[in-house]
Amino acid sequence: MKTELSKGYEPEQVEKKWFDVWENRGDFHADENSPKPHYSIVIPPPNVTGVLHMGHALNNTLQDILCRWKRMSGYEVLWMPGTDHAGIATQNVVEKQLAAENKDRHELGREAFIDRVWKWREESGGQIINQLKRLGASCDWERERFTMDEGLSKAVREVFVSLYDEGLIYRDNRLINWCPRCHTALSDLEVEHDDKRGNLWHLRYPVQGTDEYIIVATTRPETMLGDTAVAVHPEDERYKNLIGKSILLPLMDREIPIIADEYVDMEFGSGAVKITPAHDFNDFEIGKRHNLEFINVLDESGMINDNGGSYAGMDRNAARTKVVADLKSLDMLEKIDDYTNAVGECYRCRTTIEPYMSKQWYVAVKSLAAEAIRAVESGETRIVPQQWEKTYYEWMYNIQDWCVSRQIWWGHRIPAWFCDDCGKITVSREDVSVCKHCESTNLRQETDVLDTWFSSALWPFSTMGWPEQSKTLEKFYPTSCLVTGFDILFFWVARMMMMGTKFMKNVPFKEVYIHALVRDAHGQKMSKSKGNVIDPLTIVDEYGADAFRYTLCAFAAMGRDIKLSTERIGGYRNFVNKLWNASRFALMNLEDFVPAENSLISLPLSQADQWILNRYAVAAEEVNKALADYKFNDAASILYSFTWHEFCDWYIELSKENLYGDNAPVRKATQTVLFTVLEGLLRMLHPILPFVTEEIWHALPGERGADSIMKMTYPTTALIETDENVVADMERVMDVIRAIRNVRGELDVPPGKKIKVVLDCKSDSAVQSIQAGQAYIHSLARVEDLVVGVAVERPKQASTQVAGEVEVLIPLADLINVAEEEARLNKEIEKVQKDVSFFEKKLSNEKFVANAPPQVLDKDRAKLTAATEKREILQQSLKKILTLK
RNA sequence: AGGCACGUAGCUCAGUGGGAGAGCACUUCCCUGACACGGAAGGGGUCGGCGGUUCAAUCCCGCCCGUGCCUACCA
Repeated sequence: MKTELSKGYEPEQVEKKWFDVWENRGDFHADENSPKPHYSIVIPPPNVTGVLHMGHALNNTLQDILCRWKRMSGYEVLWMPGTDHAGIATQNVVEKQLAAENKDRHELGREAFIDRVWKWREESGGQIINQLKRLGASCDWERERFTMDEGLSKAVREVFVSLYDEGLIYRDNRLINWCPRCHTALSDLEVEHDDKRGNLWHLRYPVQGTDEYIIVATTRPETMLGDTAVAVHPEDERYKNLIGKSILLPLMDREIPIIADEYVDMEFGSGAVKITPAHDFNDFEIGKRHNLEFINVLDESGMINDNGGSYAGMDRNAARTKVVADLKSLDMLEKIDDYTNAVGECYRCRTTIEPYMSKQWYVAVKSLAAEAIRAVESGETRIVPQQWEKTYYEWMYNIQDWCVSRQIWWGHRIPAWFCDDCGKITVSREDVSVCKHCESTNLRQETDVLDTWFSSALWPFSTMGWPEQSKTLEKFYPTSCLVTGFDILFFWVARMMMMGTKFMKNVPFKEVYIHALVRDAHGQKMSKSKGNVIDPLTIVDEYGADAFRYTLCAFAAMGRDIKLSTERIGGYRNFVNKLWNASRFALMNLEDFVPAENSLISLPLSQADQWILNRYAVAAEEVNKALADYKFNDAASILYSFTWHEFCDWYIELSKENLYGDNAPVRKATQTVLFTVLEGLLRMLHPILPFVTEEIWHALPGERGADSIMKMTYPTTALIETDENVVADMERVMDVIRAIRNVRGELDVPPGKKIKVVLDCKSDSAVQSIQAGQAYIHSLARVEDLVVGVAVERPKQASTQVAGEVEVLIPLADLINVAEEEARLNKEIEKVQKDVSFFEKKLSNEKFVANAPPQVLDKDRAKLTAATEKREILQQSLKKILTLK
């Protein structure tokens, strides 16, 4: 199909058209039987509940750039897509729907509820997948997976049972993080700490048998209902005599001991601490050390239970208020201070977490972590940027056992059965109805499900068919690269490393590229509550997917934050439009052109042709290097400046001379170069700008057939060897053009006015290079009368500019204002004088001359000479000008 | 409390052991036959502060100030 380019680029239809073509034709499909080397990436599976946000846009754009680049570089590329069932998040969504119908999940019952979640998923889940497609994501969509798929669920069971059989999964009754709203345990990672302004309540606890008080401080006064001791430091002189005595716990009238424990900090507060072993992680440890009673005063919803005496049935917050009020009326409230401390919140619903005693399933991760550490230390997996390795190690070394059970319904149900007769547990890959210990049939399956991140941890191999030994695994595992944000380094990356090394005996990915997080233009995290969320699809609508992708690519290297501003996106929209129009220019001048193989050979290539071919080769080499090093921003800027500042600003302008001239072979040569460079440039840009490049590619002359540009090869090197001298000549001519333009600009010579220019050269070689390019000087600098030579006759009065070995003289007759020329010269002289002084000083430093490498010395000496000469010329010119006044 | 970053032009940020860069914004001129989402020419920075290493430091090292983030059980 052949397309014609409209006057301005219109992304909407172009994007829709090409994505459909690509997808329907199977252009993204990865063939596991391909003989080509493999390149594979698994997508960080977005939550089924998710809608596309900036983080996804960045993450997937970078992956797509890599995949398209590798695909064009001769690899068989698999980009594995899919979504995550997102246990708690998804359950919350459906529970909210139920709430709107005045129902709750318990009314429905487990099975009906799960059916409902599945139904929700069918109808409105996973919309994010279509949103990713609008960005151009070239995933192998035929392979789309879901963490609750049959296959992935099988993998989950296999892993769970294997770990259990090995003793690496166990059950224990401990203090865990409990979300009273989600009614489930959470792992330590799922608790987010946020500094909250609150109070520190100082309570008076009466010492039994005396009229003394011990003052204890707490941020959670309601927990005093479960106090079972007061602890002081063993060396604390203030309290030494009280150790072993007891307290009559106010409100509860319970006698609790005063104990000594080194955990207590004598400096803090009163130096005495109330101990609530069932509701505080520190107190839990102390409780175990001192054999204290563990009194749980909360229920699953965060209400005070029957252990809370008269407070039973109250919400924890109401109980706090009441406890404080009651203590005050008993004169047992010493004082209330303002206090800020970190409060743990549920990462899904923001409810304050309660430490809560309960029996949960754990993964013993020490041995898994050791292997995951080793894999990075050995270099089997490389983390980029490397600074993140330290963070990774730090966490792995201090890792705690992973609480994997959740008391929700949506997720992988733990494959464990409790026997009501012998009390033992049967864990099995297949559902069981008979206890394997006593053969009783009185079995109940565990109602808990697994942490969502348990199945995510298997993603790199479960999506490829494991535990079957699939061809996909054989071809594409380990994956080549994982692209992700640092916010899920522990949640996900670390756990995939543990599970991959454990079950595949091989790392899940060779490289991990960690990118920044996207924030708003002011550096604020985007959030609905702040109202500063920029919707990626709105951006795509307004600026086009390509411009948006280019922006993300150009921003990718920034430290931890990307401050996204719409102005920048607008800038890249302009860039896309520039490319579009440059292509239009080329096409207008290629109407009579037929591309041929090896067409550059034996053509009369002009100075400009050789120059752009040389620049093309440099850009091609550099962009490959940048992408190989994950320097996306470098790749973007290399291509930006090549496209705009070299190809458009210079080559296209220079080419007009040759295209419009009457020299047919030269015109043909220029057409060939224009075509070849543009065609290669489009291939270079395609990974970042897939849509616009595909559209233009199909408008190029020659037979494009049904093939996509993404099936072409990525440029890596020169199209043809160029003559360095000719390239240097072109640069010299360009310097002269710049010098003339500088004079014109500074002296306000009207753009339309043609001028006379004398170029007094220092050498014959300079003369030759300029003569070869004098037509360019005529057209680009608007010169009508050009004199070039060594020691040529100079105009009596002229504006003078120096471009390397060439003195650029513009007769004053053509100029408007002598005073302006004087000002311009003074400015130039001042500039060059700075250079002269700088190098004189440097070169007069004996130590520098003695120690610096010869190349540096030579370079600096040459610069001093050039600067000195330029200064002399300009000063003489200034003198002449002054005589005119 | 520990760890990790960051502090470069008005703004947002790249960058390197050898004379400071980009985009946007700004100034002047131009609707020149691809493009005003454009063209040409300019202005603007003691590269956070103080020391040290070096012939040479914006870059390496130390301290300080400021700003973010992550991890952590101080009631």
